[in-house]
Amino acid sequence: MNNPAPSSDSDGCGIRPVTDPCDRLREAIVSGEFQPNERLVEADLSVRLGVGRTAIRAALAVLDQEGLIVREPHRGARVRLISAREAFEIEQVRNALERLLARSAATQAASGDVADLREIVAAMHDRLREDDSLGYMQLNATLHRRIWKISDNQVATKMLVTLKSQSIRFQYGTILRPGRPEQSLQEHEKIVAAIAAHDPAACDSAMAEHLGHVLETLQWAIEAQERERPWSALREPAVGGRT
Amino acid sequence: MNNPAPSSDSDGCGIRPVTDPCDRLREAIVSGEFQPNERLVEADLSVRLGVGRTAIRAALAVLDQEGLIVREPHRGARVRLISAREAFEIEQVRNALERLLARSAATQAASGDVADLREIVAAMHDRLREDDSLGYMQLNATLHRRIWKISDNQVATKMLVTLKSQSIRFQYGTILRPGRPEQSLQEHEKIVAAIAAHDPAACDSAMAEHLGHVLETLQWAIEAQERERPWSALREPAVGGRT
DNA sequence: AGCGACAATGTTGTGAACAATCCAGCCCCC
DNA sequence: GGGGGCTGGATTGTTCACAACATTGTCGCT
Repeated sequence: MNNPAPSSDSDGCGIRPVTDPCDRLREAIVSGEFQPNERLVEADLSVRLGVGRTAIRAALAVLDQEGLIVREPHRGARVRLISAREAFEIEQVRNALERLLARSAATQAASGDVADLREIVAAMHDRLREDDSLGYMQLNATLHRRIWKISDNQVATKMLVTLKSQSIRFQYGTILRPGRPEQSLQEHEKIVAAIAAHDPAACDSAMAEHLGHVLETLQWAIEAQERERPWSALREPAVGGRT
Repeated sequence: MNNPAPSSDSDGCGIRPVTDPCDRLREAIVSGEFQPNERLVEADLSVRLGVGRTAIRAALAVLDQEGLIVREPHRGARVRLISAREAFEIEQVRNALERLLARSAATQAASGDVADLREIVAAMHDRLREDDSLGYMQLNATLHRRIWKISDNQVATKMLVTLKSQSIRFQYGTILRPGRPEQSLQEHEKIVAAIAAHDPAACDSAMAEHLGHVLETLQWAIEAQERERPWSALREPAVGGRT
């Protein structure tokens, strides 16, 4: 019907084409627009996104499958709070899958692929020199995604995308560790070199080393967070949308 | 209590469908009750399962996320045909995840866990002696699931369950290779021994060797299938529900 | 005052009706 | 005879209203 409800797009975004409400909800969750454990009432989301409750319901089903929210039978949906333990599990799985893809990438990379990777690494150098941590993180993600694309394993790639969206909240802290970005960049260079040399074993070990350090850094970040707010694990926000 | 739903179970099935229609549909798909590429008409499924179309629609959304079916915008859902190439991708991912879990299992196994594993292996011996291939396959799956449970990584385990349901159609051929079951059993014994010895590295390599052979066998099975029916890749069944 | 039953409220789950869309067959015109 | 447009049936997408369920606040009883 007359979907352009006058108040629906009041939150700043202009003439967005009718994107999937599922994507919009996912974006809102991973960007932290909803607090962990916050209730997601279907009717509220319906008016907020300007779509029917059915679409919201379908989107919630997808997000539930992806592990971003939990749905209890007659009690609605809440954004899922990823525990530190689960973050470790996710990182371990990511570790295993990225190693697999790194091996495949090493065997399948074309010359153009290697050129792209080197370009990204060069850009990471620049970001690091300018102390642009956010830009560095983005390029980091770009580099990994580019490797995924080279490996050309769609099943694993899709899983990694899903995992990433789940653990995004923990990823932010890992860049804050002193000296970590420099070390990270060297590890990435090593990975790219192994891909350029078409050496799967070296690429595997390089990626393993890199992600092992990421795992350590993740643990450091979690411990730092717990040290700062030791009560956070006990707090049950329940920041219900009631205004 | 006896809620007034007089017309809902009119199709004579005395057993109330207490199970989730999503699970029933999944079961029907992985068990081969629906042909690949067969259209899944919502209304038909609705009467077949005795639930409303809304529930069917939700179930299809989940199954779509799991990759068991594909849904095109206004053209309905069909059971997804897994290509040989995708079966390889799935097997590679399974390989990576099972190795991860094998390592974890080696470090975390309690004595009771090891006893269970040895019991399963002994039962596999029996099935093999009796030429009970089906029973052997089931115990094979049981053994792997038991290892998953020991490793206690719920994220990876859930992924493996999903992958298994996707590639089940290809798993059947792998047992037919001559001499394969005997070799498989030895590999499993090696894995269990490594878990009992709490040796993650040995467990990793044993699982890698095992799954490498599984991958080879899968390739052999696919080639045999293609040799037998070289047209199967071209055939577009389209076994539409139109009676 | 403490506690259990009970109604009030809000939210999800479900089924039916309606609109939008696609597909196949058919007809008309060239 | 062949191709383009059209119409009818079938199927999906969406909305709506209502029932089922959980939570919460209230009232009466001990």
